[in-house]
Amino acid sequence: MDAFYASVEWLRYPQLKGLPMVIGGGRRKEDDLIGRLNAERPERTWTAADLADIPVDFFPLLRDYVGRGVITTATYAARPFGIGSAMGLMKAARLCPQAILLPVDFDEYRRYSRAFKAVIRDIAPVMEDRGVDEVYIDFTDVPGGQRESGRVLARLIQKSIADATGLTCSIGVAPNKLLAKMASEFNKPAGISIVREDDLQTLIWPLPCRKINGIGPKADARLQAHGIHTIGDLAARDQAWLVAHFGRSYGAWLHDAAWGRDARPVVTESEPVSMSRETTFDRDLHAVRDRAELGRIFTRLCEQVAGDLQRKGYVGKTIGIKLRYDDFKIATRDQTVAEPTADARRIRQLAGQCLKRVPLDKRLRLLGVRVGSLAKADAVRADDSTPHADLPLFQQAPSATEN
DNA sequence: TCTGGGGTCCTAGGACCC
DNA sequence: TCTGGGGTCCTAGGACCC
Repeated sequence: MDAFYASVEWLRYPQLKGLPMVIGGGRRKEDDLIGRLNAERPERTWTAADLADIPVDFFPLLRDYVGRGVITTATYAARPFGIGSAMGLMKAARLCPQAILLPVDFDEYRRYSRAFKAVIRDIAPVMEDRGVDEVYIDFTDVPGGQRESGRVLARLIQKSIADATGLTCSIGVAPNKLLAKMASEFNKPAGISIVREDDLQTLIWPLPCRKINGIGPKADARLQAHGIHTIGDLAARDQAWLVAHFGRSYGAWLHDAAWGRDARPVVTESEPVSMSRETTFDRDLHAVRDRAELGRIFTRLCEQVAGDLQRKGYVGKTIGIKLRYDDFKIATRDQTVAEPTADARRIRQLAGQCLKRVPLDKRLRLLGVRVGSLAKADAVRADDSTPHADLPLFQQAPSATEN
């Protein structure tokens, strides 16, 4: 199988090109920027179509941010300051106070996400959705997909996405998903990289282990402790040694990954496993002293997750909660019931029972509500209408011959 | 003045069944 | 008195990803 891994980049404000800028933080909507413009620069009427005309000095700066947000993404000009995704904004403000800070607008990202994926599916229908800005593509059967090792098709996809959406994207082409993902990072932004099987030693082995999708900070620290820093170091270890130190499953996977082996297919469709809503409070809350406020937030989370389920047509039978304490420790509790639900009051009731099973002596920083073991709502209703569907075989209703 | 929100998958122990 | 093995489901925690 040959795979593309494509991820998109996107800059909505051409006037910010080359400037350090981060997106992230609080609950403000992008509309606020337009509203503020109309209030403070009334010489014209500003709309969402005028984003490119917003003066650079009008954008809010990172140094003025107060709160608990993190960076969702940062421009390449911001990264030399040590700024990157998932970093706390307060910390980022110390590293680069002059950076421009934009609020996240997930509704807008989802619109662009749908658009760029539709373009890709038109060209190469075997596409796996990996989130808002990333996809895998199996182009084995796409006409012309093998020309110049896939470079021709990759260019076509880039141009089609740019024409339809104005977005740029980087693309990696390789014999499998694992290598395609790594290849896509070689030439960012807006580049195309091709990694062949023969390139393993020269292009992949010098990379740090963290570049493998699936080796995170914990596994990397353990590998480092054994003197394993690069993927080449990892490949040099016996599989048996890796299995002995990292477990049968993970150890064997580490060995395969280091040797560029990955047989996972590109998965075009999948059902959701769970849906959840969670929120980090502006200040840590106490279960007793802030009971009323916590109760309101809890109810809202249940209503939100119920709304998500209903809108997407799912019900679930495992209802759970998640707490993050002020010391950042996490506790979860869940409960499975016979009758799947998408009802806010029922979810609130079951989640409330979970809440009673968890320690509430420490201050809370985050509260979440989750519904899992999902099924399609219409499929569940169809089951209900099937007579005796839940009767065990040995308890069937008496047959006519026994009368 | 560190550290969001929405997910998936894996592990491991216990209950329970055959 | 000592003590099977499957298998599935449930629960809690944790690693990891975008």
